[in-house]
Amino acid sequence: MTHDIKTHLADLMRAALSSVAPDQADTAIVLERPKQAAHGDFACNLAMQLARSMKRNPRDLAKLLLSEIPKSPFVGKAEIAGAGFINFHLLPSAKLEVIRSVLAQGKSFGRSTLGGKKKVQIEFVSANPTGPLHVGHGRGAAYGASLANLLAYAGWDVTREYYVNDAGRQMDILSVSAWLRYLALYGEDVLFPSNAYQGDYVCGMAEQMKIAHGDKFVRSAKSVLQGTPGLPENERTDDGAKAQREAQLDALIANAKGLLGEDWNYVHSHVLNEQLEDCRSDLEEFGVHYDVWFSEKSLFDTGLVERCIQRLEKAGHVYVQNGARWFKSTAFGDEKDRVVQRDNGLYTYFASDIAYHLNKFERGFERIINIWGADHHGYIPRVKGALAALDLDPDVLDVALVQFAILYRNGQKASMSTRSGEFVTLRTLRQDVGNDACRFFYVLRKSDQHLDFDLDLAKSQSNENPVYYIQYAHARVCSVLAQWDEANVEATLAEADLSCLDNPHELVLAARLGEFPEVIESAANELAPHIIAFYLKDLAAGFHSYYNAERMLVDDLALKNARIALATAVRQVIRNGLAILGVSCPQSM
RNA sequence: GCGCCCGUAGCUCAGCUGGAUAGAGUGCCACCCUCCGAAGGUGGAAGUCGCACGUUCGAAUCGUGUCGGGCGCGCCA
Repeated sequence: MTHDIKTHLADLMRAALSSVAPDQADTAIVLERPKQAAHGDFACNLAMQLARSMKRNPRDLAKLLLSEIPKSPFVGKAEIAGAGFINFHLLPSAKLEVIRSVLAQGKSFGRSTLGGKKKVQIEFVSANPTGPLHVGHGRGAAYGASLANLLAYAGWDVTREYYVNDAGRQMDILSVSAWLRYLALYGEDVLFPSNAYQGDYVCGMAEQMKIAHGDKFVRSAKSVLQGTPGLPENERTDDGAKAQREAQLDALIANAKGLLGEDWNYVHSHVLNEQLEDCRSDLEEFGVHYDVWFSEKSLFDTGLVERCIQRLEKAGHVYVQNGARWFKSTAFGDEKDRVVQRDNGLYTYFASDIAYHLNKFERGFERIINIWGADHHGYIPRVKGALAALDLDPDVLDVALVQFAILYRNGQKASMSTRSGEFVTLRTLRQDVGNDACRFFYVLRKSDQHLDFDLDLAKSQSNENPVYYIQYAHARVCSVLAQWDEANVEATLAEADLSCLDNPHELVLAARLGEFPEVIESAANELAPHIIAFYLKDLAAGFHSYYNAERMLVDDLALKNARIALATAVRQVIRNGLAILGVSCPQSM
């Protein structure tokens, strides 16, 4: 019940408030944990808040409030300090009781009903399946997975979803890239465009096609190049050259479709499946699991994109200009109107994205969280605008932006472009650094903060990663328990006489355990799993400090059992916290 | 040019719905294993919270301006 100490104190303050200032009874009661031990366990600034509206001296008000605070079995003393704070000092027994709660509730300790079982969808990563995931995707994956675990722990009904961009031009480019590599295996060499996908994995897929189907897809290089504009000189970077390269790529795609006919669909789905499977297994190994893999193409197949645009059109939010259809997003706060259907009849990515969000609403999610790279922030107003235009509540949608992880190698910024093929994959990173360190490192800073990811440092100093500090605390408790000569562990701990625990280390540690449920709730409210990471570091620090100061396996039986109960509670909370972050808890290391 | 994010210890970062003497890790200095795991602990040095105004009992936190860094402003995805 220690978890409720805070609400208990709030009730006390509320009672005092209604007696001192009945007309201010709706003032919010704020209780915070003071930084300094001398200021007690909780501090309330109510007197200072009231001072403003009542135009009275805060210390006088504090005195009045203090005299009206009802007696409590948990409070040792309450006193006025500073400019008018009311500081509560809890009785040791009230602080220690949390140990019993932790042991009794086990892996449920810290769970919250904050979310009210409401349906929330979290969509994250959603990288184009055009190549391996890189370290930037890894951050979105670690953040999204931790956030999903966190919200589930805080009482939400969470659906984890990956939006598969299987309908666009990028997939066509990847397909034609693989096909050109395949042709090269048969001596039908076509100059490989620099804006096609360069990575080795593309050659790998070409070889797979050769192994599985032999020369079935071979066409002459001459026919492939038929009618294409050709490539400009490599050195040229002017707009004309760029446009020509894009045109060349499109012409190659068009030729490929014509020459291959039905076989084009095979190539296309082959490369899609290969990349998607690679991506899925990569994420699975990283401890990132999805409930739904949602196909963009399905939005077209079911006609939802079309219906969606028609619905906007009927509502008068779409107009035609220069042969294209525009959504009037400026009417909903966007900087400019956006094209939803090009003059060539093709829908834009934005169009299918509107349909996707409509679909999310139709599936009954009460809250929708999109995790996007920070470079997409300009995209938020148009999506929210589209929702408003469809008579949906834009506030149901939260977009959490994740800044890129900037990778440094040999002190230099490493490129992360997928097309150029010069990127460090998430797989490589995981193999070098380890999944645990990776997951923890990624969420150790606020998601909207740039992350300097120094590969060399992460590799060479992985032992200094804070994740080991926390895991070490866990392993230490395991070690003590292994050496504890006790047959009936659970019962003995449950019956431990906690009043034996009276030194400052023990009270501080117990108080910290009591904060865990609050930490969960504030992290969930702020969509900020890094708060849990920082909390766990503090908890581990408190334990290490205690461990160095006091022995657990002492002769005094009652004291021994009480200390082990505390240590076991610490271990439990570390487990609960690390589970949310997707980090393992080894018994020994 | 317009919009969004960020400037806190040598370095990497917490703290930001206003609260008391601004924190942690790392690096540096000095200590602690006859004792449950030293991947640990204890102590020390280290700060104009980018800068300037403003709001008020009180500002790292809120507002305006300014300087510096990042990103975005496609009939791309």
